[in-house]
Order: sequence, then structure tokens, then C-alpha cells
Amino acid sequence: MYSSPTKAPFCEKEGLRRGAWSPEEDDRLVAYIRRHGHPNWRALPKQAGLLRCGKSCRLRWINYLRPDIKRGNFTADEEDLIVRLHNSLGNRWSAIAAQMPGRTDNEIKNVWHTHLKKRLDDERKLAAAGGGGGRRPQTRKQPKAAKSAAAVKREATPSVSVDTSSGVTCSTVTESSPSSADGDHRRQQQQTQHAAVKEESFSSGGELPAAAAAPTAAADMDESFWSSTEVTGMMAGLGDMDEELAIAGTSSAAAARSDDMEFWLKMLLESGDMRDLAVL
DNA sequence: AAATCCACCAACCGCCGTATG
DNA sequence: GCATACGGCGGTTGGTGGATT
Repeated sequence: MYSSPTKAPFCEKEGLRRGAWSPEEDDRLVAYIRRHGHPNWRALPKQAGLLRCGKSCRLRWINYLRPDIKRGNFTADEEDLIVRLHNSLGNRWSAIAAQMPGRTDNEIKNVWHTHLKKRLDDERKLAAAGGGGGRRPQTRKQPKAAKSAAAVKREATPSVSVDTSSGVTCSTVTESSPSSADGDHRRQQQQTQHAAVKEESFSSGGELPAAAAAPTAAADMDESFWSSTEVTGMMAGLGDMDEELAIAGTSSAAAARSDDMEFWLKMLLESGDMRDLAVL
């Protein structure tokens, strides 16, 4: 529901697919992003031959296809971290995700709504009732063996590699927005996210099999994409990529960005807003 | 064995802020 | 300065499948 009638809705619905992604669509999206990155989400589906809106493509990539996503159950430590971060940050899922590499805001949000919230409610009730309050009621089901149709289909399609076992766990937006924990987080996030998105783009490249990462493909990448400091910094760490693309000295930029994150964390800790994170 | 309930999670929607012409 | 395009975030929904009755 856009306030301006001149503004097109986020996704024109005529002729565009919705719902679960097919393995073929995943393939197309991954292949396209590997080759070209995602300088323009809106134009991407057309160029990639996908009958999806750009937003849908973006979401699919960010939440599912990105190679550095850590899949599987949340550990007890991760759950506790979510609870602590939520205490400090509230429902700022992207900010919480920023502290949890490999986890997406959507995933964290889901975990929160499905059982962490319930768990806390139970604990509060127990506390109010004067009970000792066991920390982790056994209410959570074991992870489903069966996955959604799309997930099953995807897993049957090895060409779509979302496996993180390669060890190329690139830092993504997760590192770029600690500043959002302070003040008008969205405004600050926006400034960091542009670079972070490019980094995400690269993370797909980082996962490339050597054949898919052919220099010719890399050369097709958008210039701005490859000139991003984060991207080039990451490039420096990858031996099997075209050396031309690994611009010297950019890894220090990544280090500087890491320092930046620590700065903001420190600020928050000192302000007392995230005091309970100090144990981390 | 069938019906129903419920947990999980992928995906959608609406809104907002920034970038751009 | 204004209008529009775009990217991103958080809230919510709907489909799926396991658990329970």
C-alpha cells in the first residue's frame, strides 16, 4: 500500500510467479548472481530469465541461497545470544543478525516467534509463580526431518550449492551494521548496507567452483561491484580467483571495518545499553 | 488408519529511508 | 527541492509435515 499512486507496487503481479521457489529458479538465480552479482534487484529477474519480482529474488538470495548461511538448528548458545540481543535491541532483527554470522534476520525472527518468545513467557510465568524456573523447557520439537517441498527439491539439485562446508564463510551484512544498535539505526544501517550488499554478492562468488568462477565470468561483473572495498578485500583472500580483481591493500579496509564494529560495540557496552553482552 | 492440531519456516506485504535524475 | 526508483526491514501469513487424539 504505497501512499503515492505514481509509485508502482513492489511487485507487479501480472505474469510473475509467487510462492515456493523451484530448483530451476534457484539455479537460475544463483547462476546469474555468480556471474553478475546483483547491482539491481529490480532488473535482475528479467535479466536472469526469472518470472519473479526483484524483491522476491533478493529475499530468496539473502535468506536461503547465499552461500555463507549457516543452516541447521540454533545451538543453545545462539538461542541465548538471541535472547540477550533482543533484550538490548528489541525487534531489530537485522541488528541481531549482525551479531550472528551465518544467520539471517528472517531465521532469527522465526526462531524468536516460534519458541524463544514462548520460552521466555513460560519462564516469566514460572518466576511469577515463585518457581525456580528451569531455563530451557523441553517444548521445542526435534527438527523436522522432512523439509518443505521447495527445500526437498533444492536438496535434490546439487547444482545449487548452498553448502557452507567450503569454509569460505564470508562476513556479510552481519559485520557491517553494529552502528545500527545506536540511535536511528535504520538511517545508519542504510549507509553501511550498500557496501554490505556488494559483499554478499561476492560471497556467492566465494563459493564458486573453479569452473563457475572462470575469469571471463568474473570480468562480466559490474564494475562498481568489483571495485567495492569489501569485495576486493575478500578477493585478496581467494587464491582461485582472478588476481586482477584482487586489488592490493583492500584487506586492510576490511580490517578497518572490523575495527569499526568493535568501536560501536564498545560504545554500546560503555553506554550500558548492551551491558549484558559484555560476557560475549 | 484417519482426522485434527500444532510447530516450523519460507515467502509475502507494507512501509521507510536513501539515492538519483 | 521534488518526484521517483530502489533496497532493506519488520510484521505477518500460508503451506507443509510431524505429533497427537
